Amino acid sequence: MENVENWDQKSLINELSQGMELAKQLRTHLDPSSSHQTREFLVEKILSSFEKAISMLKWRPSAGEPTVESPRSVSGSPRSHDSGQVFKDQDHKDVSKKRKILPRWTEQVRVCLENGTEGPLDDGYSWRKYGQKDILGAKHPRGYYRCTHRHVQGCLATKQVQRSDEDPSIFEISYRGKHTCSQASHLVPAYASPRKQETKKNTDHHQQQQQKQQKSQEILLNFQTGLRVQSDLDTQEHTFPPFSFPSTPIGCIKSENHIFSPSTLDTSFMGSISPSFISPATSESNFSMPWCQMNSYGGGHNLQTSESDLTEIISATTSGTNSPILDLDFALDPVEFDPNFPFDTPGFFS
DNA sequence: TATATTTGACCCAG
DNA sequence: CTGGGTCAAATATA
Repeated sequence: MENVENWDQKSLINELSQGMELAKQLRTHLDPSSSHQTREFLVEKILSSFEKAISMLKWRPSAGEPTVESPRSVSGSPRSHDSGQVFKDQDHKDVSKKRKILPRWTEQVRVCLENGTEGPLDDGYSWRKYGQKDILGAKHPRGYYRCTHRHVQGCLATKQVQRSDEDPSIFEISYRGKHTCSQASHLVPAYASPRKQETKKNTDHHQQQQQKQQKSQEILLNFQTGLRVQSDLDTQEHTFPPFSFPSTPIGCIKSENHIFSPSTLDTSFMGSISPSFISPATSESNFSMPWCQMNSYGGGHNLQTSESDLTEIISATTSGTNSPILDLDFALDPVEFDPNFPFDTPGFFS
């Protein structure tokens, strides 16, 4: 156990000093002669480093007993019409874990659309909106979507879509859960978004109405050509020009659900970061997560949410001893694994 | 008519 | 108690 801590600490220090190094590099790039892309990239890396370091710190306390805290007896929901059945099939058995343990991996995708075409992209699945909430501190409400086939096929996949405070053209989409439904449309991810987010507030939403009709196909077409994976981000440090994406018509998408630092990632690892929200059962994971570099949006408020979520997830994954079925999926997912994480820890995979 | 969205209320974790 | 997530009745849309 102490080995683990040592190891952990080492990589933590390593990560922090890496961040410092990157910051130094950034300083040298501050003069206007160097491209701003370089700077942005460095910022990205710095953020990743610190993010990762923070996550490491978060893991530590959870090393011993990551998940079982307040059992919070699930004995009968106070709600008359028990709507908690969704979770109940997860915490089957007497293992009265927190309900929150429900495998919830969150993927943060940022979508920015350069033209006014509003609309978070869809990943080829059919989503159904089941709620919308005003989030404290956020200007725009957050939309809650679940898989259309939830009741039919028990697909627990959900996603949250929130528009960025500053840039209305940026949507942050958090995916959670995996699709267990057999919807085959994800071969050709349809980027459509028949959502009118803040329509109701302004009564004049005539154009949005028609927008939501036509944009689907256009966006679909555009995106199909503009897709690109964020592979081997780390090796791109000196090769920015090829890094830029060839004609991404709609704008850009950025996936940054991963805490691990690009600087320590080997390309093979990154290569495996295919979108994990695609059902592993239908392993046609040729949907490449589009990605693009944009103004350093990685930091800020959303940093905490993603990191806390990931901590949760990681702990859930780590405690995979008696993991339910869905946890198995996650174990297969490389997304939330960190190359620096002590896999050799006895009992990590047990 | 069937399906999807809206929206206020409810539940739960922190 | 508060804020975030979910439910479900009402409403809108195809």
